[in-house]
Amino acid sequence: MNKYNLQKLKEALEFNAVEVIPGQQEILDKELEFIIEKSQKSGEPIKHYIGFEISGKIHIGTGIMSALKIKKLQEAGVECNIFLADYHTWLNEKLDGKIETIRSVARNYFAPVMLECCKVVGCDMKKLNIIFAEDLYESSKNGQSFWNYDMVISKKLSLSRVLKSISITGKESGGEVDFGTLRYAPMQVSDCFFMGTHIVHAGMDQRKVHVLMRETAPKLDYEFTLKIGGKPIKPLATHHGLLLGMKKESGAGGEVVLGKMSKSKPETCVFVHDTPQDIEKKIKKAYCPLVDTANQTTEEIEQEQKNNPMLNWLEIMIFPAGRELRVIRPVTYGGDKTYSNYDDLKQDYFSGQLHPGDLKNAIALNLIEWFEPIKDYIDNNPESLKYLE
RNA sequence: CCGGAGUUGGCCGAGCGGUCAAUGGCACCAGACUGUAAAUCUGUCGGGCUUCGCCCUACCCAAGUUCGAAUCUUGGACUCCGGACCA
Repeated sequence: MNKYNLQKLKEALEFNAVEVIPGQQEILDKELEFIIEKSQKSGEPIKHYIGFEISGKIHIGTGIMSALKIKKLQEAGVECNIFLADYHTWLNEKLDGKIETIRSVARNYFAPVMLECCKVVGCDMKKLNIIFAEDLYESSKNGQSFWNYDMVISKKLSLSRVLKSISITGKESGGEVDFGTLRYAPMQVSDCFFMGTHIVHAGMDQRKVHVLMRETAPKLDYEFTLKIGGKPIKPLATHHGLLLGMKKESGAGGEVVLGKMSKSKPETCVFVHDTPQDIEKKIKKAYCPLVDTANQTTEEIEQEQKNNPMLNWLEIMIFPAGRELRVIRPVTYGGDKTYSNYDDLKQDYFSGQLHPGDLKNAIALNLIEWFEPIKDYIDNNPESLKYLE
């Protein structure tokens, strides 16, 4: 009998309600309860997957944020799968554009490093699976190949719906798109149904495709559609939050705007295997304004809070991961102090009790300690970075 | 298929035969200022030097015209944009 923690599962799926089908919490709750019931009755596990393109070095927004979500889902009782999408990567012409290179990086870098990320956040490694697209696409399901699924599913997708969802590939919709790129979204939908995953997971930027998956499910014949315990269902979606980048970008009206982390701009993000020196250096340069409670309105302060990458990381990554933040500073600045939740920290930060400089040092130290095993892995396997430098 | 436009340094973008290693903007890097960062100011900003100067490699690729080409000619590659065809 599979055991599930409904509350944890609901928490883990909260973005589904907010972003994918807003305002329909009851429907989602019903779907979720139905899935749990059928799973328990049939013994078939609820399966999750998160797909990654093998496009470059893994930053904390990818590695840690998705690992935290995986941990939560595992704790709720879900079977989690990491899917390495080499074909999708190939379509997007990442790395040197060669499928052999992409596959090599997937096996020698991406898979082991993602596993290290999951390990440092405390996932149950025995229950975590890695699925390589090259293996998956060679396999068959009930006598049907992946490409059979893809064909059947593509027939159910309209060109305009596919076009709408291509922003996820990193290309701007509206510009010229080659036909191959249009294959991307249909393949993602096929991935979901072919693997038979009931919970699909990605960064929030991919929710359009998740909607596409949900829309497609009822259109498919029983043989191909998503089922649990023999009953057809729509996949549920979940998204991890996006971490703010560390550098200010000039916004339209001159206001402070911070982009999300982007591996194409190394100065905006910390890679999970950065050296301690790199982490210190990057964090030292992060945007982090001193709060002036005397001269700023509450609204302005709230705005700054939203635009502060350091606070953002603490709020959605460091504290939710169950980590404490040790601030080490001279007595003249207040002496050492340890925070175990975001509210306490926020309180001190916005009342001026905690200086940005001290906060940064604490975060840098925290991350360095946290990611040490990942760094060790890279140090012991330097060849894994081949093709990525 | 026919016709037009374009390809410049990390990016955008000037230059249209010598004075161009190539204006300008952005980014990056260094320094000043702040107990962090940001903002602001200064310098740097293809590479190497024996650094008031010199050398090398550079303006999509190849060949050519010139004393001399990023700038002209020819061919090639790629990108964009029109039009035609639609029995």
